[in-house]
Amino acid sequence: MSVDTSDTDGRRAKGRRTRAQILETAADIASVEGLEGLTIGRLASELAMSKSGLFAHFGSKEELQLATIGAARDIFARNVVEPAKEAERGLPRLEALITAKLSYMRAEIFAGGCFFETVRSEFDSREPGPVRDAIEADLQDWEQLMVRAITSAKKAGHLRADADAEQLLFEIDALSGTASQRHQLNGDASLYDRAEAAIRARLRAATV
Amino acid sequence: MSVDTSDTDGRRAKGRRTRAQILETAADIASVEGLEGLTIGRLASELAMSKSGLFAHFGSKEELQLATIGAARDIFARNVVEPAKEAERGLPRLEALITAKLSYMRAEIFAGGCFFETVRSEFDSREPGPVRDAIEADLQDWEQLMVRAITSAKKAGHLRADADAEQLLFEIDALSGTASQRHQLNGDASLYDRAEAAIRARLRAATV
DNA sequence: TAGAAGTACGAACGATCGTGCTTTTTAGCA
DNA sequence: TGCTAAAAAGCACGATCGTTCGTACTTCTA
Repeated sequence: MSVDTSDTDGRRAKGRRTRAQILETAADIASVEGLEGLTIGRLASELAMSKSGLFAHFGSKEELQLATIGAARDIFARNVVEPAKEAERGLPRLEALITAKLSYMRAEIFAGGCFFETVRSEFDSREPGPVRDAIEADLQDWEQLMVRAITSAKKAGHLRADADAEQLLFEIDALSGTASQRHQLNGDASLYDRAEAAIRARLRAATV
Repeated sequence: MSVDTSDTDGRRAKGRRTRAQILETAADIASVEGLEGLTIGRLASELAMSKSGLFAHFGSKEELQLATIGAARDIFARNVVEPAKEAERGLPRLEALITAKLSYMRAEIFAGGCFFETVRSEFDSREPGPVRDAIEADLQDWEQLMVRAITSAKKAGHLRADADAEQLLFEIDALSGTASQRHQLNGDASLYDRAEAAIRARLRAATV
């Protein structure tokens, strides 16, 4: 569960710093080009260091990809999940999660929109393996978080008892995810307003 | 507009046949791996012919990509647009377009789900050029078709006069497109039911 | 302060990419 | 049944990919 890079075995301050710096840039590139388009040569020249020197930090491309996913996960948690935790349980927290994610997308914390939107569509039809598993695990964590928020809102009487949590989640993520994707394609930021309006109307219809 | 391959200059029957055969396989591969993942070597070995022999049909990778898009467009038109044209103008035709697209996705006419869903997410953050332009043009043709159907349904009194056509289109495409994408990721075909239910509810809310 | 371990570099590898150039095979018409 | 042009193959190229190896430089510790 906790992805923490606890292997503090052989690592010095300098190494940890450059490693973190590499992953920050890697997440940005991968949010645009995907985790396969994230090339070691490109990443190295972006950071003005040698391919081999960068490579030594990870030992394989797959390890770099996994570490990048972990770094992106941390950024997502810091910008979306944690701020929303301050809202009260039930509908307020659900709405906080939704607006936090939308403003995180609007702010383009990652260069290519939402990191996980990019890698999700990249791996939807690709070969299985540890990288795909890691992506799916993170996506499922988000879905679980959202389903719990919806269920909590139902129990609190904020949402209708017969509301289908999975269905609601699907619609919310479809609308916000598509807005982010299309915004990358044509630069039209008003799509976030469309997504927000649709989600708001959908939530109103599910309110008691 | 019409993509027809009218350059019948120097071309023999055999050449046209293999070319069509190449493009059929190419569209299938690209629907899974994307238009960059569509590699000439991979395509050649899939068809049991030489790289250079295949390459000669197009002269460049870009030309192959553009031809593949054209072939995919034809398949989409044959399976979605044309069947829906038999429905009456207004709401029936709009609903016919929606169900035709959903069943085209469900049937997995392309190996990787909807070809245009795949290439859209591939080129959302990628470099501009003729290939990206061709994709955008086809996507806009679809959107125009849908907006016209919605507007027609409004004029016929089937949908509320104050319904926002662009907003409605965004929501419909977001829901169906996401269903197709996620189905590729986890194999869950029930997502199409979720999309259909959401779209149906949304249309009901916009009905007079 | 000497030595060990972490950090970074340059060069080179096999593989694969798109793309030319040349040659051989094949199809269709006289 | 030949002749010709199209179709397909063969071969080789430069570039880039991930990866390995040997080697310097730096940082911390005994």
